[in-house]
Parts: sequence; structure tokens; C-alpha cells
Amino acid sequence: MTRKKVKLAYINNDSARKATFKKRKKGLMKKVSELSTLCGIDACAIMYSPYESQPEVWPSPMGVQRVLSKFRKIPEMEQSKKMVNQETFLGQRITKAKPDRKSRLPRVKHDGFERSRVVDRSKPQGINKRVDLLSKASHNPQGSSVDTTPSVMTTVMPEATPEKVQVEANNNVDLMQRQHWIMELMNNNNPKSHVGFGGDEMMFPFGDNININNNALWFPWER
Amino acid sequence: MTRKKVKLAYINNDSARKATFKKRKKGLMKKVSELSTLCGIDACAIMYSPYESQPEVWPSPMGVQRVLSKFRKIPEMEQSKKMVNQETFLGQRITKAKPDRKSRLPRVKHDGFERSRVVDRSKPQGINKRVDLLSKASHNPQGSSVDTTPSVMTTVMPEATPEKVQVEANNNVDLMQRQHWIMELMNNNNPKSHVGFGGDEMMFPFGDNININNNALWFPWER
DNA sequence: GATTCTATATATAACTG
DNA sequence: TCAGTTATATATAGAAT
Repeated sequence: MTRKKVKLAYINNDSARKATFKKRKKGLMKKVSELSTLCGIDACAIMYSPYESQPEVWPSPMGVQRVLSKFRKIPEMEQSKKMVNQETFLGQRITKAKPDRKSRLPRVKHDGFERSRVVDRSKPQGINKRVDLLSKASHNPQGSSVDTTPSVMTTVMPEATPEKVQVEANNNVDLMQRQHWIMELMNNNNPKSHVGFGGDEMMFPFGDNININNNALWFPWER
Repeated sequence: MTRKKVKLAYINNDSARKATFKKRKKGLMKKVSELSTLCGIDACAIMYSPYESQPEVWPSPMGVQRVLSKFRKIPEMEQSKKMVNQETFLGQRITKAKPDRKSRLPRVKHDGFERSRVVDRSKPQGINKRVDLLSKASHNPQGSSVDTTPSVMTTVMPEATPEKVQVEANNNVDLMQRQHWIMELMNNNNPKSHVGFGGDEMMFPFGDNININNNALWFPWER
């Protein structure tokens, strides 16, 4: 009977955590598929839960492939000094904090996300400014927790071929027709993808949801 | 006042579709972050909406990098003949249907998903069997629609380092501490990731949500 | 531990300015 | 178009099985 308002924090109870994971994983996949359908968005999902050795994918292994391929087709122009800036910035901090280890920065090239761009308007020093999250947390407690281990990745990107977009939502499609669509999709190759990380926020590379914009915190999904 | 039960189909009205996209994108990101927090799952999100040239990411560009890096660390052992089988299977069909074009199969190697595995127990010929989706559709109409263009990708995978998993959900974490966690995460490198596409389903590479298992259809999130 | 069953929390379609 | 508002649909925590 869903009593609590969901205390947004890591669930310590193993079985409870697993139960929640299963339920929410299912819900998340459904949400993804709905967004895909409702907004004409190509989508895929893969889940390597801590509870199952075999991941589940949506809509298929090849569907995932296709999404990743799109990232790789992004024009090099978008590759940025901005990303380099970020790497440099984070690299410095990491080095500073863990001088005894060689910091392993995620590879910035050849992964399909190289043209990522981050405009960091906030001064790096601002990072150290203490910020009270409570006020925000009350609105969205999620921001206060941290987590890690398994991972979830969600991506939504535009595809460059409008011809196939409006495949009518036929409620009685047979598999033959589906097969045809598959081929259309697989043979399609559009390099016009447009990518880049925009905005004025500086985000942190781990599973929280806080952005720093002009030394102020905000939550991604609030805008 | 949310009147309709959400007709699970592509929204033809442009403005309505955009509005829905914005709301649901926000909701999806929140869900991802919550799953991340509640279940100790590392998560990230990127959204290239058709409406914004600049994508939004969660939790950060580097966070996304980290997730992709994990996929690349997956042991080669998992690479499969199974995947090859799938490629061969789909390749044949594509060639057959579009002999005039060289079918471009998603690259199977060097993308972090090469060990994808699909056990296709259903006979290929079974694919052509006509299947009425209506009964299923009533339960979950989503399965009947197709879509495409933009894309969504969601991934959930286990991380091998339990030490950092249980970072308590402190409600008043300051940025300094967060910085520290970032470094921990970035310096961590665990090659024990376990991957592979399991199950007996044969899925199709596009944005629907139907699986074929022994010539029967089912929806990913229902199990 | 997994599944099913509700009561409640949350998401969001349609409305409004 | 865009940002609130609100009624209703949906998701899901906790309990029961």
C-alpha cells in the first residue's frame, strides 16, 4: 500500500532493494518504450541488473547497436575543445586528490561521445563552495543521495530520416511488415546527426543528478 | 486533467507531441536517477530531443563515458557465434529484401556490445508466421506501434566495486565530498563486468517492444 | 525469495492564461 | 508556443500469500 513517500536513498535491505529494482526496471523500460512510441523516437534498452547475469535488452541487441552507431556518425566538427576543457578540469582535480594513482579518465575519443561539450561558466573554484542541498532536497530529495555500482544509461537522440518516422501506429501489424521495417532501418545511413552537450551547466560524472550552474544547484529533469 | 488512457501511438499533433516529449523526458530522467539512487546503480542519461540541438545528459558527459567504458571492458569470451548467427540471419533477410543495396549491418565489433548474444530458438521461418497482436495489445497497446527517428537508449549494468556502492544517502552532502566520490569512481577500474544477451528471445532491431519466443509474442517489461 | 494484491504516491494529458 | 494547474491514469511500497 505504498505508504512512504519513497525515501530517496539507497535501500539497505537486500530483498527490498531487489524487489524495488525489479519493479522499477520494468517501469522504466515501459516508459522508454512509451516515449519511443508516442514521440516517434527510436529507442533501445539494456539492463545488467546486479541480480541477473544476463542482461535484458530493449528492443533488441541490434537495436542497441543502431543507437550506438548513430553516436559514432556524429560529425567531427562537434568534437570539442570544450570536452577537452572538461577533461582538463576534472583531470586536475583528480590528480590533486589522488596523486598516488594515475587518474584514468574515461577515453574521450572513439566512443561516440567525443563531441561532448560542456560550457562551464561557473568558476572551478566555485566547486568548493559549500552548498546546502536541503532546500532543494525537499523539493527533490533525489539530489541528495549518491549511489553507484551497476549502471543505467539512457539516451534519446534524433534520427535523421523523417521518411520512416511516421510509421502509423497500426494495432495489428504482422511480422512480415515488421521485417520490412527492420531492413529499412538497417540500410539507412544518415550522417546528419547533430550532437553536443549544451547548456551552461557543469555536471559531475556519477550517479547523482545535480548540475552546477553559476554555483547554483539544480536538477536536470526540472528543465 | 489527464482524460485519456494514453493512446499508445505516435502523436501526430506536433505541439502535443513536443509537450509530451518534454514531460516524459523529464519523468524518464527522474526515474533513472531514482533507480540509480534506490538500488545503488550507476546511471547516466543523454537526450537528443528532436526539439533541441543540444542534448542533455545525466548525470554528466563523463558519467556517460564511464558507462560506455564498462561495456568495452566486457570479457571477449562473451563474444559470440550467437551474435554472428543473428547477424547472418538478419543479413540474409536484408539481402533478400533489398538486393540492390549493400546491407549495412551495425558494426559488430569494437563498439562494446560485440559479445551480445542471442539465442534464437524460434525457427527463422517462424518469423513469417502471422501473429495477431490485438489480444496482447489490449493488455499493452504499446507493442503494436512502431516509430523511429530520434532514439532512446537505456542501460543498466552492474559495477564490480561494492566498496563504493553503499555511499550513504546523506541529505546534506557538500560539493567537496562529491568531488571525492568522482575521483574514486574515475580511478576505479574493474574488468570483471559480466555481459551477454540472454534469454530465448529473438528481438527486432527497432523501436518496438516485442520479442518473439517460440513464435509467441511478449513484452520485455512483463518479465 | 518470489508473486500477487491494494492503497497511495507519482506522472502526466488536457486545460488555462 | 510556453509555463502553471488539476484531475485522472499509472507506478509501485508494503503487506499478504
